[in-house]
Formats: sequence, C-alpha cells, structure tokens
Amino acid sequence: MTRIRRAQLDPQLLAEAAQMIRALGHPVRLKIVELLEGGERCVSELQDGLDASQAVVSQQLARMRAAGIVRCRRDGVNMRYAIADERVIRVLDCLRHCDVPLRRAH
Amino acid sequence: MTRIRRAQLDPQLLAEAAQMIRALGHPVRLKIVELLEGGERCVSELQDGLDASQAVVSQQLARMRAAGIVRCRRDGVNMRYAIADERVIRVLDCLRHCDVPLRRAH
DNA sequence: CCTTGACATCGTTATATCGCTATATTAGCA
DNA sequence: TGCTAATATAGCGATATAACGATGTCAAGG
Repeated sequence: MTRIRRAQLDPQLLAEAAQMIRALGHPVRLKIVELLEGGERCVSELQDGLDASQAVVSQQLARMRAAGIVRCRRDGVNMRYAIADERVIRVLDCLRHCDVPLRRAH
Repeated sequence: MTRIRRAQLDPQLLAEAAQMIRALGHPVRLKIVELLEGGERCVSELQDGLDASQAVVSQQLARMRAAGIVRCRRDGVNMRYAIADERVIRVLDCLRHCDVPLRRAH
C-alpha cells in the first residue's frame, strides 16, 4: 500500500499557478507556445503560423509577456519572442500526449 | 544531434486543450484538483479545505464537470467528486515542481 | 407528509477577456 | 528629414467569468 504524498501549493503559489495557467488558456496563446518551442520567433513569423491578425497576435503576446510566459528582445525592426518559463512547455506536453507516466511521490 | 519532433496539436485539439486549461485557471479549481488527488471527496469536504462558500464550490465544480475534468456520483445525501481526466494531475505536477527534466529540442 | 442537511441553480452586479479598427511607436533607409 | 515596414497600444462593443445571496432540489429520517 504505497501512500502518496504530494507537496501542496500554498495559497500564494496557488494564485500564481492559476495566473499562469490562465495565461495559457486560449487557442492562439497555446499555439504561440507551440511555435516558440522551435526557438525564437518574431511577430510576423508567429502570425504566419497562426491565422490571426497582427493586432491579435501582438495583444496575446503582450498578455503572455505580462504573465512572464514569454520574453522578447528587439532585433532591428523585429521583436524576437521566446519562452521565458519552461513550465509551459511541460504543460503543453501533458496536453499533447497523455502517455507521460504519473509521478507517484512515494 | 537528436532533433526532437513534437506532434502539433491540430486546431480542433488546440481548442479543446485551451478549454480544459481554462477550466483549471482559477485558484479554487486548482485547489479542488489538489484535494481530489487524495481520492473521492464530497462537496462539504472540499469546502472545508477551501475557504469558499458552498455556492462557489458548487459552481466551480459544475464548471469542472462541464469541462470533463471531474465527475460525480450520488452517495446518499452526498455527491462524491473525483478526477475524471488524469491530465490535470500531470499539469498540476508541472506547476508544483519544475524539476522535471526538459526534453530539449535542438 | 414534513423537516433537515447536502447540494445545485438562479438572478444580479462587477469585472475580465476577446477581437476589431484605428492610431501610435520605433528602426532602418533614401 | 521623410517614408515605410514591423510591432504596440488605445478604444470599443460583445461576451464570458466571478462572487454573492436567495431559492430550488433531493434523499433520509421521523
């Protein structure tokens, strides 16, 4: 009988976690993360893979920036975006293939 | 050089994934999942661990039910809730400990 | 039947999010 | 300096969420 013990998120972290999850809960934003898994991308590159207007892409990027999910740097005329919090990649992995074994904490 | 190939979520799945992520993006709902990791719980038990009104707990449970995250069954006077989609546990794990090694592309 | 305890739902108000159009900002170049 | 391409932000109407108090439902016991 293995008893499973998991660290509980304290209220503070819980709120933060909810915040970041929320910042992922949109098809466009999820897709952006997927595109950024391939490395840095500028806005127009993202837009190409997204079927969304420039304003929408930029807005969603702003939201993700505010949530700390992505970061960006200027590169001449472009802004190059990249994933800033690797957890989102893991979350995305969970959503894609459910074959990740559950970690049973002893 | 192992180049990692990730299955991309098609638009359909992308929308569903966003849907389920969204259904997690709230401190109370996240905490409910955490409580349900320990097994079936009825509403009042959840409420005890939650510092939220009965109505709020019930509403959030309804939302999670609608999203397919939890299911419930009547047990006499109580409703016993349980996790219906194990993916949410993995997502929660991702949020709790970031020490899971990343599968690096390029 | 009537009551009680456990939940669910309703109605309302406040706030957040979405996508759109229009406009602003910034960098490079003629 | 003036122009243009790339990106960001503002403002707006529409829809979604959140929280709360009040009320409805349902099962068990008397």
